[in-house]
Amino acid sequence: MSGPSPKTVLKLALPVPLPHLFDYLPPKTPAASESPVVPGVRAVVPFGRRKLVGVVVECGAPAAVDSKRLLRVSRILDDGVPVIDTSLLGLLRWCWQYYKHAPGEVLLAALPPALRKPDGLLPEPPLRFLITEAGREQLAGPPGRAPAQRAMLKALADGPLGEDELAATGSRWRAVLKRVSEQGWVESEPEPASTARPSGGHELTGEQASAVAAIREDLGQFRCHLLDGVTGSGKTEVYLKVLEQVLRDGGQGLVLVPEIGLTPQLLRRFRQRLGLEPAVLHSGLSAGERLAAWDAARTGRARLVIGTRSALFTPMPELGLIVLDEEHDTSFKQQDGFRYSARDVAVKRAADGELPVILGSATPSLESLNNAQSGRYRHHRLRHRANRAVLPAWRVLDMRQQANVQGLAAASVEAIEETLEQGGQAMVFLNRRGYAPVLMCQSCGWHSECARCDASLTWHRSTRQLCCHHCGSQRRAPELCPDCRADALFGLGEGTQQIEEALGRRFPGVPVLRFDRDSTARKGRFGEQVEKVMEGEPCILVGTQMLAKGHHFPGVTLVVVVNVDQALYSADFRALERLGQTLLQVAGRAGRMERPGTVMLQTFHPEHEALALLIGEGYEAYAGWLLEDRRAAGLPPCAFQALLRAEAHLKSDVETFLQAAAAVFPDGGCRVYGPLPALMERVGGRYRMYLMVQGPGRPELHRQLDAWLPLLRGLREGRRVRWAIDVDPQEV
DNA sequence: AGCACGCCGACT
DNA sequence: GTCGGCGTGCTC
Repeated sequence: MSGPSPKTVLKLALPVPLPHLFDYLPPKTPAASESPVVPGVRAVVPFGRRKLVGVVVECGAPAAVDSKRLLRVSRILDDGVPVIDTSLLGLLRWCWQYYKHAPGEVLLAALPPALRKPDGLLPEPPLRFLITEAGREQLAGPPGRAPAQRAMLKALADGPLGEDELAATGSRWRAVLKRVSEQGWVESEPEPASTARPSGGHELTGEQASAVAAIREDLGQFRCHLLDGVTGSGKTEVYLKVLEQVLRDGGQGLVLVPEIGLTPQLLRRFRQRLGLEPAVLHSGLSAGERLAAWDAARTGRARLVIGTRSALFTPMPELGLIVLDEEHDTSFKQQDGFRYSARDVAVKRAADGELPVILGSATPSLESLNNAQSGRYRHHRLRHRANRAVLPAWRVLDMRQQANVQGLAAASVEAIEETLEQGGQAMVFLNRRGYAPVLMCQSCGWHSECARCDASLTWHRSTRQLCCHHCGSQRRAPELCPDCRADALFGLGEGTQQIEEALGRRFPGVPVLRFDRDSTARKGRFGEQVEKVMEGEPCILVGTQMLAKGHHFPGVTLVVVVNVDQALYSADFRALERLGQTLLQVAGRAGRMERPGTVMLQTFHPEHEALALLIGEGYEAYAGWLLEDRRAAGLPPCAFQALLRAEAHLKSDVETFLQAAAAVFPDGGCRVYGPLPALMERVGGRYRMYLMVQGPGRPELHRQLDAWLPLLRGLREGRRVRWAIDVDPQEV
């Protein structure tokens, strides 16, 4: 007899925040006919004292734990049909290795919520119903005593219908359907895949046509195309033309848009132009709707999927193209839990699947521009406006020569007044997204800067400290301006809430509509306000980021941007990149062909190189200049970062842990900085801090992170804090 | 993350 | 005398 053979096991991903897969013995198979277990199937397993749904990732691997500890899989779900195909499984494995996140949480996040529970089942393939010859004869005969049956036959006489459509014929439709089926008047068949019937579309400009041709040439192989097109240049038409080809060739298309970009108008355009019903995936769906859309994509019935970030992980057996619109948008980066960049993973998915990916933007991220410059991406510029829209004119307002009320310059107020008098609408845009407060002098424009780092110091009002987010040095905030001795220091980025009230007082009788998360939280409120603006009556819009992304407001002919300086001197090295993107977006919201608008930028630093470049030479020159700066400073995308984030109720616990973590950081090409306080230092009563790891290349960074992680897990100090790794962080 | 076990305060 | 507070440890 041979010796004890090493146990081969199934390795499962389970929904627990632990960094490994779990080994199980295969299920007892009563019938010999039972198909073997394959990767990607769901299974129920005993785990501690509970039962969990997991996904089989590997079959037949040797056990990593003592065989005495092995338990047996309770049952395989979905009749052994894999819910995640091999290539998607490979992508998800890459994700948990790259982003250092628990495999189970990565994998289970890719499943619709309904399938994360043991009682959730794969939906039955939807049927459609057809009238038979006998049914037609019945319909042709005299009306009998069953009007509901007759109505259903009549509805089906024009062509087959799905369950949803039959449901519209009456509340007792199921019973009626059962009767007519039993009579042999109606039969069913599986719902076939939707087919595209493209129609319409504009004639392409030369730039559009050459982009379309270049991308079409790459169908069937991996290539990343950066579609860099100014507002109104017709990026969507390029997507549609390439999608048309992909669908015609029998492929599936996946379109990812930012959270705010998934509007009914966009869906209507895709539906009309491509002549098919897209499967839509976003966070607002019910569990059932989400499952249905996901399954339609997985089985190939849906040929086109449009969704937000998480739709990236939809199984699509015949995927032929990925489009990611507004690729610079920060909503593509998940900011909690499994912190992935949908943009980067989309490129990885395309590479694995040997298909092209289009990244579209009017203001591409420096990451993508860097990749275009180095030749990794193909760069398609659309510089001509397909719709002949006119961009607003820029005006820089020197705040040092201005009286100002609540941060609004006298000249801005005058311009608003003039706009309203002419029957126009004005927008006050508060640029305050995530920027840290900086101490600034009202009279000379001085701002707090780190002597060692060339970075702005953030002002922590409560502790009256100035803190450098690069080197961690701290010092006491001055009382008077160190340059001009004026008692005119103020926290840039504060007090913008009062602007709404100040405008209300100054312009009584003119509606002041506030757009921000707080004021539009109530369901439908945002839409109501948008409608009000669209009516066209003179009014003033006050708001943040939300105004930059959502709607085009043709009646708005004046935009005043306050707090530009906050980005000019931010501790966040991405602030200038975001500023350029935001300003161009805001400018694109306003004005119309016959009445171009004006964008006024309020600043204490009108001479700042960034503003001159952005306004004078445009985004590409601006971004090129920023990229040079990043290169010189050794910052992303010319360097690679990861954060160790930690939070706890006691600040000392966080600091102690991060210091211990820094102390065990392994040797290599990367350096560790910190501990540093997060820009939002206290959230929900918890102190948040981080360590930053930075190195010249991805391989070094990942080698050192992988060596570091087991040491971190062993730190006793880690038990009093919540911590996580954030690879390629977008903000601190 | 759950869910247990385990050892100290105010209560049916 | 118990019910229950959340510290600590484990889950293939």
